[in-house]
Amino acid sequence: MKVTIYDVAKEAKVSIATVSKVLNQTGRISDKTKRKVLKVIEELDYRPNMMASALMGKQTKTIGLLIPDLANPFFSELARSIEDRGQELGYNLVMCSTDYKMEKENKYLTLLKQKNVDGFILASGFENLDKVEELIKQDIPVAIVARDFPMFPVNAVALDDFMGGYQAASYLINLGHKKIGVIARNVWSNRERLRGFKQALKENKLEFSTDFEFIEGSSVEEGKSMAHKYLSGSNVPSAIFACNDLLAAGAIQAAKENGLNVPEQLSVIGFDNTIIARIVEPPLTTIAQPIQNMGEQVMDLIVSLIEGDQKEKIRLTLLPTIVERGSTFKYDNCGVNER
Amino acid sequence: MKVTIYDVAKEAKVSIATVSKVLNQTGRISDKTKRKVLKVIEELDYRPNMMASALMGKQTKTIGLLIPDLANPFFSELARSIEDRGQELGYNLVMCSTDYKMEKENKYLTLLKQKNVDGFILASGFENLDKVEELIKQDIPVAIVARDFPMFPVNAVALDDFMGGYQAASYLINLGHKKIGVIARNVWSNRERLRGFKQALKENKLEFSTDFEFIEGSSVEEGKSMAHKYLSGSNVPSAIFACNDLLAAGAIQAAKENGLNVPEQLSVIGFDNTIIARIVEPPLTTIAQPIQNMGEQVMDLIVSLIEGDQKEKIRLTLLPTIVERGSTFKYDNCGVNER
DNA sequence: TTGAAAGCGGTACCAA
DNA sequence: TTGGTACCGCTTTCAA
Repeated sequence: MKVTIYDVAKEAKVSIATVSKVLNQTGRISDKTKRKVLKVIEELDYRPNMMASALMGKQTKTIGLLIPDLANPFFSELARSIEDRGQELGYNLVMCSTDYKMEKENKYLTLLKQKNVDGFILASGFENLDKVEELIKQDIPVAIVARDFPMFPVNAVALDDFMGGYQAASYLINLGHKKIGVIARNVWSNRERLRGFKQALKENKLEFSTDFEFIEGSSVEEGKSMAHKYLSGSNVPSAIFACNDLLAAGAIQAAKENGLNVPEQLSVIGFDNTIIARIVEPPLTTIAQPIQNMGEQVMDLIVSLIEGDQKEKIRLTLLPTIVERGSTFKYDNCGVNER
Repeated sequence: MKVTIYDVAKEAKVSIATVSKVLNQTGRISDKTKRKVLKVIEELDYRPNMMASALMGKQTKTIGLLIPDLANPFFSELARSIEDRGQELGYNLVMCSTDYKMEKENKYLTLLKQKNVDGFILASGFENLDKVEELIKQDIPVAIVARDFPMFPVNAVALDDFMGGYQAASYLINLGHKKIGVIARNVWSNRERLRGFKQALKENKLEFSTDFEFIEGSSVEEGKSMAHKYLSGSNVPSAIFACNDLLAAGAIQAAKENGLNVPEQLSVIGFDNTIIARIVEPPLTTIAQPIQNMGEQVMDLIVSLIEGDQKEKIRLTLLPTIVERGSTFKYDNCGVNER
């Protein structure tokens, strides 16, 4: 049988109240009994049952992490960084992939509430404002990561996606590109990146591709087929901005299938700077999200919400940085880029 | 305040015992009261507190997943497949990256025991026999995945790593390769793959590279530097077998840095068949683990352990399959592969 | 400084 | 068919 606080109390010849006090360092206990109790705890290898103390209103030291897809490198790297910080602070994570589906989000949310998680970290893709509002009303700590809700008072660690899109466009424009295709899906972060992208275009009096349309998923395959669309269009771009590294990898594959050299004949720029960016050939120039930092910050944020009495909402917006690798190239229309 | 079983009982004018019974479908309740209670539950949006019922010996519907590194594509894909099956069966996962460190494994193990998880799934890399034994003794359900303990009676879903190594070697030998370098780290699965590899070599009267040594990590960088070692050695191999896709990606990069064409001048074969294999250039020929199936099976296994009365240990060994892509090539020493 | 006892939110046995 | 109640393992007053 598992050893309980009663076993310890009996063995140490004190009451369970006393044991509880030395455990939680509350109340005043004489050094002598304290030592005695500690010794028995050691001997019996006693571990307090967290369910029981949670029932009495203590924390479960468990946080729910809702993420679109754990198998996506960006999210798995983010999850890992959140987990690392959590482990430093003594928290475990229940991870749930939502596949961007509202039903799954809702299901996990109610389920984890029943399990008394101390709070939720919601990663990008969460479009479920109502539920977030509900959580806040119910006084359950929530923090958003890699996603912003500008019009909504909620704690968040966000990336400046607008800036990221702007940087990508500016970089390509500086290289001389004038026709740039964009691959994006219809989620908030991508829309922001697109907005930033268009802003840079506008400032340079360039036109946005008429071939553009949102894609459905964010897999390599989707990226490839959208890139094919651009490359077979009437107005072939000299560069492509893909809203994540996976899509960029697809774009590179499409270029190859079309017999185009990357970067000489087609520049490709990605977003996220996951492991994918270092592995594709040529290595991907990409807009880097500070994944480690985001994970750390959001964990710190949620913990301060859980443990502290902090009342004002905090919104942290981190800036992307461009990482230059081999998938982008200077464009000029006199020879080098000839097809 | 959260609504409890008492609120429901009061509102429905019955006892909490009755409410509990309709909730758990135990005992016999008249249709009339059942409907009444159900209605109140609905109205109040009552959700039973799982901590409380866990205290009474019910399950927490939560399983601990210990995995070396969630940011590694193989493990994140595996975790995702486990999670998917878990969600179908009504279980959540607490995921913990152990970095192959025993201290972390132990820490997570005791922590999650305190949190009353219903069982543990331990993924590859877990070298901690004692602790596993302890879990079994304590009658805590455990299942191993992607890792075998041949000499140890424990429920497991394993891959036949020996066979995988054997397949890799056979495939390359069939292509005509005689000098093959191996990149592996000193963990069980890799040792098994190596053993299978050597077996095939032996059957073909070929010699194992004298340059071989285990590497420390399993990152792209490690793969690259080990490959460099081979390529700058006195007895340069015509093919490399890397014990995972990440290492294989590194080997491909090393080849390029040495001005070698993959696959014409150097064949590379990987292991796992993660997303990495589809993204590198050339796409990677690799020994595929049936990741989806492994995840599903191990979740089914642990759940049958938790819910069933199954007493005999089960060991499921799945077979790897080779996936041919573009990173391997026929070897003959008359021209094509000239350097 | 210590301990008795009242919960926390359920489950399940036993009576009614 | 229902309800009273002991109990799960711990926290937290309140008295002693």
